[in-house]
Amino acid sequence: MSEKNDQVGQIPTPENGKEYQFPVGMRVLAVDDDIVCLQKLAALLRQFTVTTEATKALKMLRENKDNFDIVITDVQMLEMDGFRLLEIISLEMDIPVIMMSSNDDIKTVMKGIEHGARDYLLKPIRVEEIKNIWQHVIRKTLFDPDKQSIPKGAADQNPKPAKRHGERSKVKEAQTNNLSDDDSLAQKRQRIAWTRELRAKFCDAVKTLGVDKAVPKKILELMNEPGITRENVASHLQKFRNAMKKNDAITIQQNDNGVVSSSIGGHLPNTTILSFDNQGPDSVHCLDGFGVNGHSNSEMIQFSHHVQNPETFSIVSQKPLSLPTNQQGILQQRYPQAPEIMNQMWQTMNIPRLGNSPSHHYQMGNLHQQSDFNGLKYQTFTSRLRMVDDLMDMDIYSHIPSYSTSSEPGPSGFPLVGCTSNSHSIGVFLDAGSSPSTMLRDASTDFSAIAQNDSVVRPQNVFPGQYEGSNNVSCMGRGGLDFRGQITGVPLDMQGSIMEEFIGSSQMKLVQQPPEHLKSENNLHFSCCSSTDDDLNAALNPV
DNA sequence: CCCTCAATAT
DNA sequence: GATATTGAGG
Repeated sequence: MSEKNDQVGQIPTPENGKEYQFPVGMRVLAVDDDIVCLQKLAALLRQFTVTTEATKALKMLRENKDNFDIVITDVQMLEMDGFRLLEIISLEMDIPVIMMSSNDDIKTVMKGIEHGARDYLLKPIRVEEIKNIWQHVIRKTLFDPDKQSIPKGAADQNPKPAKRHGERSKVKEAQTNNLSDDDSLAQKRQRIAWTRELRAKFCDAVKTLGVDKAVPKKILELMNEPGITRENVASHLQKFRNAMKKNDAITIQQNDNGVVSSSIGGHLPNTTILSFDNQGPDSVHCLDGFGVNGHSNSEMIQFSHHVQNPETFSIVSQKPLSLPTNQQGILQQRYPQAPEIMNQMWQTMNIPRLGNSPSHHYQMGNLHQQSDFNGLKYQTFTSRLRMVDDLMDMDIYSHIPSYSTSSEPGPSGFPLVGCTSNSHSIGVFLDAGSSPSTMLRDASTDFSAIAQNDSVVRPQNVFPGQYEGSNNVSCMGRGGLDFRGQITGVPLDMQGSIMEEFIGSSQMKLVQQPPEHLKSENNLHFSCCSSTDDDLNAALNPV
């Protein structure tokens, strides 16, 4: 991008617009939460600083107000709108502020001018709009050498009411209708933005109060955030509850072959873990009863799919769905220690629980397309962690000891835990969004053991989990706990030995790299595993 | 006064 | 379209 303008330009460039260059040496701070606008604007400037957040802008200004000659800010921004920014700037420092907006509503423009904007530029900003703003800087140094107090008369000839806030901007002109909207800055409540920090505070407050005891006023107290009203909290709480309700009302649907279609709602007293496979009687595994007493209320779902279409399901149900009792037996045999391990994991991670709600459901959902690679059937799912994101992106992850390695966390701040899995656990990957991802544990030895148990010889050059007569499903997902401490989307079907890896240390560590034969021979790309189809496809498909 | 829910506004 | 704000009703 930046080419052809590293010239020296003097202040004015009075020629034919073509050669225009923004005055060198004029330091502009541009604020716009629309990154595109910001880029466009920046293209017209020379020495500039940009930010999408008014608060950041403010911070920069406060840290060194001499770093900038002029501020250009958008009017409409989320966390703090341009007027507010303008107000604060004119209150605290003496830097000309120019507003820009695509809104040419006269009242809005007036509002800007009234509160001290030196100019009001209409988007889209072009050279024509921007080329002369230097005048404001010059004017300031001419008339306003150090202090302030532009002679009142000056205000006439030029839009420049640069108002010290002390006088409350009672300059009224267009006061034909001095409704609620004049004094706007003082009166109209600022639309607050629920930043990540605020959400975290909110969430903490709800936690400590207990999810059912949390009411706006108390939350507000606990949050101890000046500038936030009870109404704000109430609103947020409303959203919070809606999200929760939505989360608890789970739909089971399958859009093909009319297999399952039901819809169930409500909280559940205990836990169900389900994994799926598409072949054989051994295909469904449920772990249930992680609640206090093991399994008072079994919830099981048989999920058999022979479809090639995306489907959505969840494993939360009120009533047992079909699962032959003999398979329950198998389940118990296979994972006898699972509930205990889960509990240990819970404790190790030191998850604060909300109220007295027991740990209940474990869920995953959104099965995606079933795919096939070299005979290895795999399927991705989007775990219900997405629902956590829906819940105001609440930072449930912060309660989990960082078990990321050195790499960056995933988009939610939580390292992605990927799990290739089948009815026998194969491996657990820790992916932090970088490549190569690390394999927590190579479970191929587990596989061997299992294969022996199953009297299956695993040929060479096959994937773990793939062996004659049983191409197993692989899936990847993210795991974590939601804000209530419920486990969501943890890699399914993990065998005890692997779970122990989780709980063995609060800090998950790289155990070893993927075995070479997996890396090379099969063109497996371990570089990417997340919960999306694309990522999994990237991981499993040869280039 | 405070909480919720639903309508309305942004 | 999401979500923040406003307002009515309990």
